[in-house]
Amino acid sequence: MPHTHKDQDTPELLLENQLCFAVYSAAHAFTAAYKPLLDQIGVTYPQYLVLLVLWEANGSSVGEIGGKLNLDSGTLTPLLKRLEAQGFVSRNRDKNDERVVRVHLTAMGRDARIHAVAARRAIVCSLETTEPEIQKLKTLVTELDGRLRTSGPNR
Amino acid sequence: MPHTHKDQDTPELLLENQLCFAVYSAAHAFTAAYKPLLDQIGVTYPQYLVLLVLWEANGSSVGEIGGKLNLDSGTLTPLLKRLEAQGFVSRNRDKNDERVVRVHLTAMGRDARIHAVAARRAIVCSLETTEPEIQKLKTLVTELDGRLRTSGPNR
DNA sequence: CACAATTGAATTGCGTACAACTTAAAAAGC
DNA sequence: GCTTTTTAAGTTGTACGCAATTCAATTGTG
Repeated sequence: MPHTHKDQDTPELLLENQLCFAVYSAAHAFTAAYKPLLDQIGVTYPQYLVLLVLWEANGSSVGEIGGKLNLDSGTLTPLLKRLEAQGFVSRNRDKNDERVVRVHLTAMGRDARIHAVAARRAIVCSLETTEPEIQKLKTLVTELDGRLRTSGPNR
Repeated sequence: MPHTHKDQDTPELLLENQLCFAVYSAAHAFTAAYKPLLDQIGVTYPQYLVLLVLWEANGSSVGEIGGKLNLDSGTLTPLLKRLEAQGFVSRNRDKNDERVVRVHLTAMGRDARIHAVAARRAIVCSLETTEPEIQKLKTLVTELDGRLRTSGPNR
């Protein structure tokens, strides 16, 4: 009897079979898990990602930050203005090239790193897995990310 | 010599070691990969997720959709209004409980399923992996999602 | 039955994301 | 050297995503 109640000729589109949804949901879960921890520092999750970049490469340009996080200026400019307004960073035009804006950590931005380390440890702990397991999964997801970005009609 | 150039006492916070960023980035990559395909149907990626739910459970309430997608009414109400304005669904109060709004697919919403199957196949194909591999990774990510959601200070 | 507590959507406000466009500065071409 | 092209940020408009609040309908309790 075809056309019964829930006739699934294609299990391909069942929500629970979708890797894309699993990733979408996990991304939100990470944001939510980090939220109470980042609230204490006073930054949002995307702002925390920007700080991760700056702790590694202080003085990066808006474009460099965007290149690492895959975000464009339309997202970063207002976000950086908020980080600046809250005292975490300073934004200044590069003397040698007035087109680029360099973002530097303030003392406050530098200090926030300590709390970030603690936050990250708390999350890892709550995952109840080993660091190697986390890195293994990270590698798989990064590989997926790469394939998605290098395949489309463009590029 | 401590404090050299890029002194990393804690590789814990290196961007490329962050599972959370890998997931964050992959989620955006999925959205971008689906975009040109969904553009042809005329829906956004989150709207597509709602359609996935409805193709499986037509007539779901706003709350039921949100329960499956982990989205609240603040996100869904305007999204559903747009889906309705574009002719994919209808929204009506439940006769037995005037608080709940039931969402039903229109003929157009039902028909869009065909194109969605094609879109999903195109994405899977671009990943150059087998369906079992995709499902394996999906399982790992879903497990991660679960741990993140059941650990926090709440719950 | 009356009334308090709960529930389901909707609304408001803020912060991403991204497409499309603008503007200013630098690089390239002639 | 002057114009054309390219590049880097910023701006504008639309669509999420979520916290917090509101409002109406239903449920629970005395």
